[in-house]
Amino acid sequence: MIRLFDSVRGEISELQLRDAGEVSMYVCGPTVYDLPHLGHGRYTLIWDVARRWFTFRGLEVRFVSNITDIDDNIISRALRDHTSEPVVAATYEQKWWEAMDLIGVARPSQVPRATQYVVQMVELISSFLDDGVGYATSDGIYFDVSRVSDYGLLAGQPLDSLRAGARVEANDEKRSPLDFALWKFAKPGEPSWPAPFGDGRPGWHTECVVMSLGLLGDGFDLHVGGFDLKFPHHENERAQAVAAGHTFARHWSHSGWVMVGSEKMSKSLGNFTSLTDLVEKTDPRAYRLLVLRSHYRSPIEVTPATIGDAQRALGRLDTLARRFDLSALAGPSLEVASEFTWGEGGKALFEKVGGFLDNDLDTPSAVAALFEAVSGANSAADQGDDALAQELARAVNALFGALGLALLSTSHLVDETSGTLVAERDEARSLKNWAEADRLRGELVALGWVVEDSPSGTQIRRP
RNA sequence: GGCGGCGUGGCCGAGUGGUUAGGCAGGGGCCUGCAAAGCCCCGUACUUGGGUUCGAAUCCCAACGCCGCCUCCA
Repeated sequence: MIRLFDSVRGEISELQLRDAGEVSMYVCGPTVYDLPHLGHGRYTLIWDVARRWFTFRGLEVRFVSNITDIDDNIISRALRDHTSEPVVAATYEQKWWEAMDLIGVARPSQVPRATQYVVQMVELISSFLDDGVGYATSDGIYFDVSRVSDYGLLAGQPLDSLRAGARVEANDEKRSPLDFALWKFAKPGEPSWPAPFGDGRPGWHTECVVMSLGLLGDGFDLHVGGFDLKFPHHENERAQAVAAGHTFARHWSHSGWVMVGSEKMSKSLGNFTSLTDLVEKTDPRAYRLLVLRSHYRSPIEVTPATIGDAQRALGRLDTLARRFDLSALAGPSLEVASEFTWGEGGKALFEKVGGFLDNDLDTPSAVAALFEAVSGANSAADQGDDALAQELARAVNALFGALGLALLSTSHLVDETSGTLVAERDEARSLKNWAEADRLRGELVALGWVVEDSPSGTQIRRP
């Protein structure tokens, strides 16, 4: 049984699946007009972890995440860069996938692009116009939120209280400030699609509802995204689904943001660090570990200090991988628990960690338990209990793999010069010529190696 | 103004009323020729003020500070 915080109920509740053994989830993807930043990195990592865990648990996961390849931001970016919208979208979509690959986020099962669903969007909007739920203004077609009785469900407050606080918008043709654009009429030079109610382009909220329902169907299991999408984006998606007579997501969940100092990282504040920049400077796995060590609904701060902390903690895991010669798990492919042979100690760890993860994706507790098991494995090995040590180490490796974190035991390629120095040092040590041994160690360190003695002699690796 | 969240040891970060979270950094020890790695031990934290309770970081009330959503936003 998997439990997850539900944003509508406001409490942790059991994930009631539409079809037994199968999870259908939709993650609002990026609008591709700029490089992905740490905030994008965080939500993609979190939902990647959730997906991997569900899969590891033996569930069949249909994971749909869209690409918004037409919207106002893309249009202004194309203008700024003196190029076309399709070029902007293609360029930054590629950057997106490059970043996802670097941080080890598995590709979605399906990736719908908004421009491929315009026909269905036009149909939906037409039906809204027929029903009077949609209405035209001089610049587009809008959705009348008052027509959905429980509008405000995601916001957690009723329509009138939202309206009271709503800021005034420029467009006074709207019946309510909360009404949102289903369709924007094309201005000269803007990309547009034909529609009986006037050529133009779809609104963001309409894109997502059409793609999620179109691919996953009525009453799909789980709709997720960052907290800031809860309202109005998700509210408006749902409003359209309900108005069109569909059952929408059974469960909603939202992830916390990345903080910069005491502010939320966001495009509009301009205080973002690109994901590409981060992973160029540090091991991308450190970011995943940092994300795993805090709860997905809490804000996190990504600073040189916190990322360095994670980097060193990661070092401890890689040391385990070296000591036990573990081969890296986790990659583009997803792991399944039933394919492992756990052993008694490993099985106990799996159950403990699984208990945490099944309970609202409690990765901090899971990671803590895994680090305890790292000590357990090392300790067992120090005391000569190799069987237990191996079992624990393998289980740790498998479970981190299940969370998408690959432990690396890579013995870096040793060049001839360094190899000779190692051999000479071992020779010197066997002759108890400590001065010479230390001198040779110094040379290796100068070449950038970390030098460690082991029962089988000098071991070198890159830091 | 409405709604929601947060305030934990040097730092990060979990904590479901009572027993060690975990990591990083630091100190001591074991091991080691010396190191490194590993193992063991250590700091004894919970914004403030009340209250409930045999007992509260954990529940209630208040205060202070901080953040988010209500507008494009992951």
